[in-house]
Amino acid sequence: MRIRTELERILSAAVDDIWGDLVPEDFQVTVSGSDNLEFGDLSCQSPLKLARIVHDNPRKIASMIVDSIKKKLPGISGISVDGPGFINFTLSLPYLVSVSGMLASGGLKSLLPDIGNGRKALVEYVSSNPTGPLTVGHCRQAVLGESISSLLEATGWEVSREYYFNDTGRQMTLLGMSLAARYKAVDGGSAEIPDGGYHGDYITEWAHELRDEQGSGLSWENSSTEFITFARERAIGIIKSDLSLLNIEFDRYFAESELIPDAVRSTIDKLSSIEIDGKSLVYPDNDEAGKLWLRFTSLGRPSDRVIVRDSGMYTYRMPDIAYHIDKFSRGYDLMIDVFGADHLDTSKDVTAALEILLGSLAVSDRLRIIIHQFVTLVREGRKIKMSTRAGKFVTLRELIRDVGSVDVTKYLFLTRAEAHMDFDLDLARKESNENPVYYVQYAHARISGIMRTAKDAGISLPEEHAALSADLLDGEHERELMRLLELIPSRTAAAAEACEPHRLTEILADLATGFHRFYQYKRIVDTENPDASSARLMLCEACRRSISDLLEILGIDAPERM
RNA sequence: GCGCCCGUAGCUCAGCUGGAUAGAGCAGCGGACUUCUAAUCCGCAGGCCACAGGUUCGAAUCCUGUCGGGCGUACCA
Repeated sequence: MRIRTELERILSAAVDDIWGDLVPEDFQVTVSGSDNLEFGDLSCQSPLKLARIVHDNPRKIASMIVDSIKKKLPGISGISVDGPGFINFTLSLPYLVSVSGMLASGGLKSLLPDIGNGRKALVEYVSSNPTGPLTVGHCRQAVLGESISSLLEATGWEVSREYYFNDTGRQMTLLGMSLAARYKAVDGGSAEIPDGGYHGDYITEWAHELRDEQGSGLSWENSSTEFITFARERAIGIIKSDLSLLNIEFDRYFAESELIPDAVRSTIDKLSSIEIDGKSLVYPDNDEAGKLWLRFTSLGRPSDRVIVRDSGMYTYRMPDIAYHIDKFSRGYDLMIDVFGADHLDTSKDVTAALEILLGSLAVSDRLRIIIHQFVTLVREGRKIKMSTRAGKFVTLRELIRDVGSVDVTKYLFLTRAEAHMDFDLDLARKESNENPVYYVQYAHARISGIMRTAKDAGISLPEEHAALSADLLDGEHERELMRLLELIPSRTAAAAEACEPHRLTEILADLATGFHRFYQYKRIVDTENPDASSARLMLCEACRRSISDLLEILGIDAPERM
């Protein structure tokens, strides 16, 4: 990791020396890992970009830069100018060995940059309202949010995980009414579930439980709060137990009803006091008294929205804005919202309102919204339409049962957030058996086995990797593996900064392939050559720890035996 | 209609934020177990990166348009 920034610094100084003011201040010299071994380990493509700026041949530029570097570069054993004007670097064997040694002894975290540096981050995800069990759609969000949280933690952030839910709106009323209807039916009464109400079987189960606890004396007319509260608590209980299947625990469940009583009111007041082009941001409805609109069009949004209905109830945008104000007031340096694609419009409105209230810089610096696309479920070759209200949906619980493994379920859902995902339930089980996650876990189990064998043979890891002679690891297979290991920290850090945990699955697959190949070609434990065995064991341990550290970030088990 | 996202191997997906011959896994074909776990390894085959233009030394990646698909366009959250 450090070697890249060091090289960038040295190259950048060279560019300054040669061209000086010709090159703009903000020009960045970049060094990245090469795709192909024949181009060295690290590569700099800046000469190609410089060509346009200083109007010269890129190859010549590259050569000029290389020639100007007199000092021997640390950790580098070779520099060349290749292709149209790339500068390629070869990492030295001692450097590679030392990186592997650090991974083996200190694990991945010892080499990850401290990006957060103890700063506080809040990640909000799932945030499904308590109206029933979590569905397949929430699964994607849960996996995404949780792994982003862990990734931030791994790079030095102090992370809080938060689940926000609305428990005061019309949906909760409908849920309570639906429960009341089912409750009435328990004793043979006629039950009409209201329009837009909930039809899931779980409501019927709750009705029986409520009947057992409270007898039959309740009715919607005399105890609506009772029904709503009961349903709310049951729903939250189900959600928490669904999340625990994925080993997810939130630091806080934040209910809308917990917002300080006048938080929403005072946010409206603040918005009302703002005028843009002589017009107040909040304005009353022409026809219906008490109804208020927010002039989102003045904030660059496509249309104005109702924020308070004539009944006096807020529409969902309003508490969301107040909730975010609350988050900002709690002093987080970074706030991440993970939402489904259906929230795109709302979240843009919320952001626009926050920018006018808190300043656009404060918002863009600290708030990051990650929108993931939906999961399309396929069964028997056909797409399944889901509806929580109608009680037609595949739950998270069913999904995990169908797939047959929590680890596989997580792995399957770790894909690029902005891409749509087709999930074929019929293939799930089959894919489960051949899932790449086992390939990675097997590498870990295999190495664990080698460790056991080594222990029995009396061979142990080198005491001090710095003292290890690099010559013991000068084979091409060793080098290939160490090169892969060297790339892990920077790849992981890049995934963290992009908030793209799915990239870790790629790193893991590369690492597992690298190890399996190495294993194929090299006998690790060889009692005839204890020193070389010990050195190779160090490489295995570097792989093992890297795999288990990466899997841990993804919340996936790293088994010692399979 | 308008806004956002997606379209890469038969299937599921990567492609490091413009670079050097487009990558995995599964499925297909052919090889490798007296040796630390064959849930593995090696090889073959498979692609006009939806389509058409543009930007430049250079495009799967950026821009415009077209065609497909998803989501939104609620006084539901």
